[in-house]
Amino acid sequence: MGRQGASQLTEVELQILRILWDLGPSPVRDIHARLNADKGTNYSTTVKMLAVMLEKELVKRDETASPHIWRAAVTRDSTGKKMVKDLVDKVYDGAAMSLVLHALKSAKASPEELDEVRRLLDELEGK
Amino acid sequence: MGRQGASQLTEVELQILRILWDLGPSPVRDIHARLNADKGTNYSTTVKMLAVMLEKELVKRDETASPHIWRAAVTRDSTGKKMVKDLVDKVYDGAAMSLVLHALKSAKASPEELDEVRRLLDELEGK
DNA sequence: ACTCATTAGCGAAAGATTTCGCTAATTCGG
DNA sequence: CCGAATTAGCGAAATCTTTCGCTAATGAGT
Repeated sequence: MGRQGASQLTEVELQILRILWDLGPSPVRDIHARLNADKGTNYSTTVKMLAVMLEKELVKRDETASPHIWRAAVTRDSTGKKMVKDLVDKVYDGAAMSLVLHALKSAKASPEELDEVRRLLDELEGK
Repeated sequence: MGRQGASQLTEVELQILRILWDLGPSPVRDIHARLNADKGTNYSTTVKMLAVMLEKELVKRDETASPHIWRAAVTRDSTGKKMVKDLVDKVYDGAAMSLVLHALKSAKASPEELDEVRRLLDELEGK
């Protein structure tokens, strides 16, 4: 028995992507240093997760370099966009506004950022 | 080997919560009808998932009624809020604004909703 | 009370994710 | 070039999630 497909990013996959978005292209050693700091896992685990993610094309590897250099194959932005869409669909039944309100309320936004939202709002209202 | 704690809502858990948020308090039969329509799983599966979720206190059960009546123990709003916070933390490193912008852009918002966002914005800017 | 249908639940199996032990290959310092 | 350290990787195990078979309990109709 068990499960079938569906699949999003898993917990560790997202953690690793975050590290790569943050560090930029890096060797396993550096990625592992961060992951290990976060959760105390083994070096082999990091290597394995990267292999899994390579298979899923979430990361790319430059094997001409030594040690190999790894980089994210998806951007933070596109990933975020996808996850937002998913969240909106799954929790708010497509009503993105509730999410926006939640997010705004919990945000510590600078005036500049708020202005940016306001500008987008103007644009959406066609002013 | 394997995994350790952490845990968010899982896929099916969220599906079931959605159903309960939508239907309101319901017997397994009704919950199952929906879940089965979504993914064609067995009645036993629905019962089991509810049991698991009861254990995690995601749902409540009224066993005085017959058949038992199940209801969500967490609200759509609080769940959404938590997930938004999580998403913001995990993908945007706490910068909620990027998420807000993504969400606004992908939303088909009515003028009323946009106004609501605008009002909240005013409030946040202390006007 | 008896039969049948519905409801409740356990426990094990299947699938998915995460972990690591162990080995091989590569690189580095001498 | 040789031994030690670092890097790469496979394959199996641990854990978590989802699924269901099978049995027991409950309730409805006769």
